[in-house]
Amino acid sequence: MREADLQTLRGLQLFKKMSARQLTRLTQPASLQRYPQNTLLITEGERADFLHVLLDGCVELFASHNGRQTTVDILRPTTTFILAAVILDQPYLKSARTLLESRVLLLPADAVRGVFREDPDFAYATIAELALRYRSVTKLLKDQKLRSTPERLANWLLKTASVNGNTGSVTLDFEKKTLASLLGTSPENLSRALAQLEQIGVQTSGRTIAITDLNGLRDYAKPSPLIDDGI
Amino acid sequence: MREADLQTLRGLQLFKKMSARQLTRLTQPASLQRYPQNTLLITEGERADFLHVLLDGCVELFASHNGRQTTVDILRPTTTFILAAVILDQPYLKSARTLLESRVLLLPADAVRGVFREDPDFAYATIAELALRYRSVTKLLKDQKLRSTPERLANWLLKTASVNGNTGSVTLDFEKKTLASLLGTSPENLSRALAQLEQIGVQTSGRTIAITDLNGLRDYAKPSPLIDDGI
DNA sequence: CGTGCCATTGACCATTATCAAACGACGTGG
DNA sequence: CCACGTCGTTTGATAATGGTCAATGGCACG
Repeated sequence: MREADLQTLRGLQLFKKMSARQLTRLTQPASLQRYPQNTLLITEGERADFLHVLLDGCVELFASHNGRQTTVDILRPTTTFILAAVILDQPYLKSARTLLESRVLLLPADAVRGVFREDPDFAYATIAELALRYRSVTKLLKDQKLRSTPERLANWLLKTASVNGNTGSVTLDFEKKTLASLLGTSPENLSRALAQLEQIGVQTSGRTIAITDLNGLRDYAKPSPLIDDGI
Repeated sequence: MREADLQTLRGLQLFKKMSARQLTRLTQPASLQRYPQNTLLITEGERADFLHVLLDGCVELFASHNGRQTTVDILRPTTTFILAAVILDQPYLKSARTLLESRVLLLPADAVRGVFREDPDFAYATIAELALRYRSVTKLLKDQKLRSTPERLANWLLKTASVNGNTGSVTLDFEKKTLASLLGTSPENLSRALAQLEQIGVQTSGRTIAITDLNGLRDYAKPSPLIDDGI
């Protein structure tokens, strides 16, 4: 494992206070993988063998049932994923695939469970991490149940533009149908929602979406710290 | 605090392995409250001052936004609620009200945070609790995004009938509009969904819903351990 | 025996999904 | 370098689903 990746790992709240010895216990049996775009990393229902850490690229979490499929989240570096399944030693509830070429660190699940039984700091960090994620999913559920499709889109645009430094435009690095699925709608409907937002200054051209009237969009979207994170 | 209530508390995974001393540290400053039906216990957005424990009765967790309102969960004894907000010392994401006369134990948030910094067993129990809850919300989100209203209703009936001992009938002890909101639909639509399920042997009469063809209902609902807990 | 609230039903409207077709970008192979 | 095919996106038409409004019925409570 490269020194730079170790530093990246250290940058995560989850590993920040862990002793060097314990961290080695995790990383020594870990394997660093490089996956091409569109690679299935995890299949829901299977046993959780590894805690995954996304170091580079982009990963989609999705779920399938009865012929339907929906995107639950789109992950960016650096973040762990499927922590809960690893902790409980239970089947994944979500599948994962790369949306871009990605580098992923695989930490064996039993090592993770072993370490946090011995390292209280890691246990507390885990608590904070899980609590944050719990709140994030709760927010996704509220977003889904309390907003219409165009509203979800508008808020997603605000959040994404803000993460990307508020240049006033968002450029997708994955397909629109994935965004549609994340928003809980169909690709056709996403097109229509984008067309609808043109009235308030959202201009779409291919994968680039320009926000010409941020305040207008905000008025429409009505973002809330109780639903959206990181506005 | 009554001895019986202490025993009830001990019955929860969260408090099972806690030392008597630490438990006292939690329960000594706690207050036991009795609330009539339809009492607002918590308002979303407010600071989390207490970890709540539902000892008796029934509590609805709901969220509001922009004139809309939705039920997120309906709780039964014995369970804690809003653990994540307490741990992170952040605002509640959900409001809570009693649906029946209820008894609720209020554990001061700072005491909870204090105890788990000193009691590793409590920390581990918290991890397990949060991981389980995280998975539960994830399941709610999947339910919402991957199923139609009648499907959600059918699965809710299966789960509820199973919890109630599989007598083949479910009797609501709260209003149908609350169930509608939990399922993410309107009261009118719930009526129609129930009417639709009559074709597969679901007979509604007031607040009692009889399941005459369990296998037929299961065929229709297609429950999955990756979406529904406790089938 | 009213009064009020919940549940149901019907009619209507809005939203969203689905199907089909056309368009456009992109890459391959002639 | 262009023709062609593929695939994602868009657009239009249509259907299904769900929401809203209004009216009615039923039930509990005063």
